[in-house]
Amino acid sequence: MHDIRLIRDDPEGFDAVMARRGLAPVADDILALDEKRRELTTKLQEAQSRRNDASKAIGQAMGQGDAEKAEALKAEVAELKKTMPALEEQDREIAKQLEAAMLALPNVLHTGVPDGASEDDNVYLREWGQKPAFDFEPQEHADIAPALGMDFETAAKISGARFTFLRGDMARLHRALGQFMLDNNTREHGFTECNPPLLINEQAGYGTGQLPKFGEDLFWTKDDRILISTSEMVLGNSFREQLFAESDFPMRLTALTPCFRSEAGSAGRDTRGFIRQHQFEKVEMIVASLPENAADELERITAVAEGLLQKLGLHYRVMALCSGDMGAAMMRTYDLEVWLPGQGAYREISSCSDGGTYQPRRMNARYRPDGSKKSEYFHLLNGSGLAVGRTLVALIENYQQADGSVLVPEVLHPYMGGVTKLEPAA
RNA sequence: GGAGCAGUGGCCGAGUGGUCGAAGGCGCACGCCUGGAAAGUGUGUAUACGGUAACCCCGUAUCGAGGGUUCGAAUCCCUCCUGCUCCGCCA
Repeated sequence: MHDIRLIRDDPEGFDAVMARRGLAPVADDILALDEKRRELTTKLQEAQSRRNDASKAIGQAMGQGDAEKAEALKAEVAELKKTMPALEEQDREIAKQLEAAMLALPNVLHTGVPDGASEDDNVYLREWGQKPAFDFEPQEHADIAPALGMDFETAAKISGARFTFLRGDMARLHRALGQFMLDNNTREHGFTECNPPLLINEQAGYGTGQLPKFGEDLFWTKDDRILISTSEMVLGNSFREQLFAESDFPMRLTALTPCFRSEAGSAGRDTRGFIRQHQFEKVEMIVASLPENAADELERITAVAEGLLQKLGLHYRVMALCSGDMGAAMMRTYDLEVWLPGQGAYREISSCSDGGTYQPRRMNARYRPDGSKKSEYFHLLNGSGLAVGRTLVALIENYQQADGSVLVPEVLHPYMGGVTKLEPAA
């Protein structure tokens, strides 16, 4: 959501930003609606003003016992009121159109975002570690994991494609990963652990920007609730409709939750394995930050996510998303891509973003700067730390042995109850 | 699921048809007092949109949300949402 004044003041500049996202110009249409609305509103308000004056006069006339005068005024107002419903109706209609148009607009871009049309244009920033060396041909996780307790077939029977049933030590390793990440974020980086609802109402979907445009990517319940596609949706909206003090910041939340995505637009993509699921777990980090600290906070959450990969000994690279690949609600994003030797590819495992004031505006979440009378919008940042399912995939592919077993990284041993290796079933 | 009660400003809380954008308190801001602070004391203190370039000023709207009655609604009526209490059911 944008301040309409941003568009009024610099329509060309606004369209230029939209163009960087590969979108057609919108400012003209928006401003036409805006102008129409202001015109109608002014007319309506003038009528209301006259009505209010007359009503006040009626009250006074009646107070003075001048019934005749009161009746005359009443007749006058009745006449005036004949024109008001139509104005109200038009005003409401235009306001609705304008709001719908505004809600559909994506965020502006941070000046540092590189230009580009697709993920191929994302910019390499740095990397950590190196690709592990194998004295055998490393396998894809989808080939070796079934023998280790990753059961695609059973899940397909009872739920369908893109669901997975984990068993035994595989399930435990998955759980260990989530616990490890959560502990890391809360104990070492000052995040508050949260256990939020997984079902949210439609309004909250608008708050974080999944709605109105991406409703088909979500699972909906019959009573019109949404299964969260990321805990960003709940943690972010936890600030909704509140006014904070400057001293409240920064507010850092983290949660381990399942995430549900219909993957409507990705038919045929990553259909094998555990990479792209309808249901997966993710540890999310959300930071509410003062605008002036947001750039530092983005580096900070990125560093937390990187630290997790480093502790797990997984080679990764950091990419700056280009203008054409950036999520609609974000103004700047870094992706962490982990190396998967079985696939011979880097895959996204964390996405860390500064969303600016876009979401707080949509959810009316503000703060009052010290000594200021006026409230302002703060920044919301989010980052995965990390996608648990994909981290499990990365462990399997990076720590696989020639015999089909998988070593458990040392940092997870405390969570594994003595298990240091996943062994294939005979 | 049934019954009852309630939702007012940053927070608490008064207010059942006109002079209410709303008493009072807390908090906050500024001043006085003080060596400095606390206490005390004085003043100020909702938001959005529009008129405007403007945080002065003017108008409109907002007392959970949406409708309705009325010349006029925080106040009356209807629907919905949320919370609390009791009952039922239940992990």
